[in-house]
Amino acid sequence: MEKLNIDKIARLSLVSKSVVSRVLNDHPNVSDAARSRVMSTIKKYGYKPNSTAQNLATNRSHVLGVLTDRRPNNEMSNGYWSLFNLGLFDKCRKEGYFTRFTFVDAGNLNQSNHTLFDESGTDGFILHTPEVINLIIDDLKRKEFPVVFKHQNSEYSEYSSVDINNYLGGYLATSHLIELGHKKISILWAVPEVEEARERMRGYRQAHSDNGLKVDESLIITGHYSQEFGYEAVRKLNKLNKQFSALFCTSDTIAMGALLALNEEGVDIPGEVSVVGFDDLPSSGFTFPPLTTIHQPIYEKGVRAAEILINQLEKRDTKIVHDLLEPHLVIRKSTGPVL
Amino acid sequence: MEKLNIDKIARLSLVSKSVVSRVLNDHPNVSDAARSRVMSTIKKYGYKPNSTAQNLATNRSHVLGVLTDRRPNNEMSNGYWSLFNLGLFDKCRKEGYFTRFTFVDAGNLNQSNHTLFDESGTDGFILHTPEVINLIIDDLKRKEFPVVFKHQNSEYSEYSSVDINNYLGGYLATSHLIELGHKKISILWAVPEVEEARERMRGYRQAHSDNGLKVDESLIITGHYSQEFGYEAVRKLNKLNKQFSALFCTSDTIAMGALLALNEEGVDIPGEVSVVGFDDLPSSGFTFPPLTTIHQPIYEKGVRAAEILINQLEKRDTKIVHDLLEPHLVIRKSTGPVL
DNA sequence: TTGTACGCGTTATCAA
DNA sequence: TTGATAACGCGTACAA
Repeated sequence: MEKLNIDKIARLSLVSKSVVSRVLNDHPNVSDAARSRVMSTIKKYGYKPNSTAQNLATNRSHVLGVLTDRRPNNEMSNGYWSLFNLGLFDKCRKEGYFTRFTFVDAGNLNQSNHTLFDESGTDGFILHTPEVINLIIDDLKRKEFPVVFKHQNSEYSEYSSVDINNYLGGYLATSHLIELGHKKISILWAVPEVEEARERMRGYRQAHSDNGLKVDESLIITGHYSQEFGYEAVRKLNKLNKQFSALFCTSDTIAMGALLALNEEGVDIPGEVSVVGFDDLPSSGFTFPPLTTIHQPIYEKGVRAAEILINQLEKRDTKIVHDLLEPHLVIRKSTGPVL
Repeated sequence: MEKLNIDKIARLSLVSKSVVSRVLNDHPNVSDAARSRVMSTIKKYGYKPNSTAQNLATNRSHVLGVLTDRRPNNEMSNGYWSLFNLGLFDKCRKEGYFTRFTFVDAGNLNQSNHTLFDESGTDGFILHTPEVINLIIDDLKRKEFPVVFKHQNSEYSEYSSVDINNYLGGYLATSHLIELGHKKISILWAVPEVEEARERMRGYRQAHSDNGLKVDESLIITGHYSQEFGYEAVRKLNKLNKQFSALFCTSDTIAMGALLALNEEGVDIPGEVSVVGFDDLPSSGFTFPPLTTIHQPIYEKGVRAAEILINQLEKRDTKIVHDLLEPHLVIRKSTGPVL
């Protein structure tokens, strides 16, 4: 099995390699005769151009880099990350791009910035998590690398970004509970350093004030996005003998932990306590009871992030955008009226 | 910001580019003086070699291809896929490799084989799912591409593979239930076409016969790996008025669906029915009740798959292996003695 | 120990 | 419409 290359194909087709290259790249100015000869030998020998050589010659790799921090396994396997990446992959596949992941140890930041991204093997970057941005953004800027943020981040409005309307999500979740008659609504939220979290909180507060309700600050519990936090938070609330008839968990994982703590204590859901989550992970329809939650289009976020970056790379649309996709409420069985 | 390349660095260091190349690749036969001059200009200008050019020159890409079929989003985001990939990524990162995903539409197989993998951009392949193997294996074989299977597959014993001991997993799960006194154990399993599933079933049967029990064939329900199946299967069993005191679900997702159906009907778990799952997904500690299940080292499977392939590529260890990692039982709260 | 020259497989320029 | 020929940036015999 001899190696095929453009020269061999050219010789076998009785043309020069320039012609083969033109045929390969759909260039005009190729005679029909030549084209069909080339096409048939390509087909006959199953020739495919060497993509590495193409990349070198064109200075384009058709690879999108994804830069994300390496969270613990359980945080990266709750479905959110997968869904986003599936959106990325699908869009990339359609457009002829590949995806390359680079992880940053957020705890261990002594990696040289230079080693974080491979300029020659990547056409642009999707910055997955707010934590990594400060690390890397100067380098990327200096090298004029196309970049899309996966989170809203008003500090860097000069870069395109995709997110959902987190404020609206928080507002919808809280309003739903208020409409059901709840007045004592505890919020279990996480990582207030991040704009996403603050926006959800803002929605929570706004829904209260729009309905003439005052937020009970002692019902605000801060933690991180995990089942453990939800579980512990509920136990803490109960230990402190806090009165609440509803729980707004700012992620479905938090809600799962809360649900377990409630169920274990024999609390009737939603009879005694209503619970609303955030994300609408694929498994959230199968918690007990099935979780009322804010659906966010995670997959679509991935698609859109890839789309924006590719549009930029292909010079189809190079203007900066700050997309905020719409979340919506999904009512299942974990919320009900105050009795 | 002018473009840096090996020639410029050479000129600035007052050596030829051969010397720079040798320094870059840790070759011997470079004088200390030259080496330090080169190193300092590299550092000074922040030079990094162009990886595309390196790939072209060495005919190595340091990219592992992962070929997997494109299942529905919810199936690919239950945590299993993420965990496996995290193992892959971590190992690859350590060894200086990247990962490239290629998806196959298992339903829509008219893609030309030739388009499925990019030989020039990939050093070897991990075949993720049994469904894609037949499609592609001839091509890979003909081109002598290094390949590792992510499933045990005795039809292709000429290729290395990684899996868990699925037989043992089925055996452990069933034995646990039998030890608790259960005699009517329903099994909810999926995709019997795949060796993995048949092995788990074999363990289920063997545990019965080792304990002098006969399998009630009417308690064997066949479906697919999903919460929906688990949910429907339980309802079906109840509608048919089947007697069973325990459920062996061959995946945690199936178990979650089963749990919901049981909970909704007010069945006490494990008082009336015990449930054991398979996989030990990160969320399985937070179902209600927390799920007793067979833990399989998914992340480690990813690590090992990458390791085997990289060992082959680096010629460190080229012999064919068929690894079967050990699963083990994790007892939580969804199983208990027969009352 | 160093440097020259060529090869890797493409694309792109420019003359024919 | 075609075909030399020169990049692209690096690795590596081979000669010095």
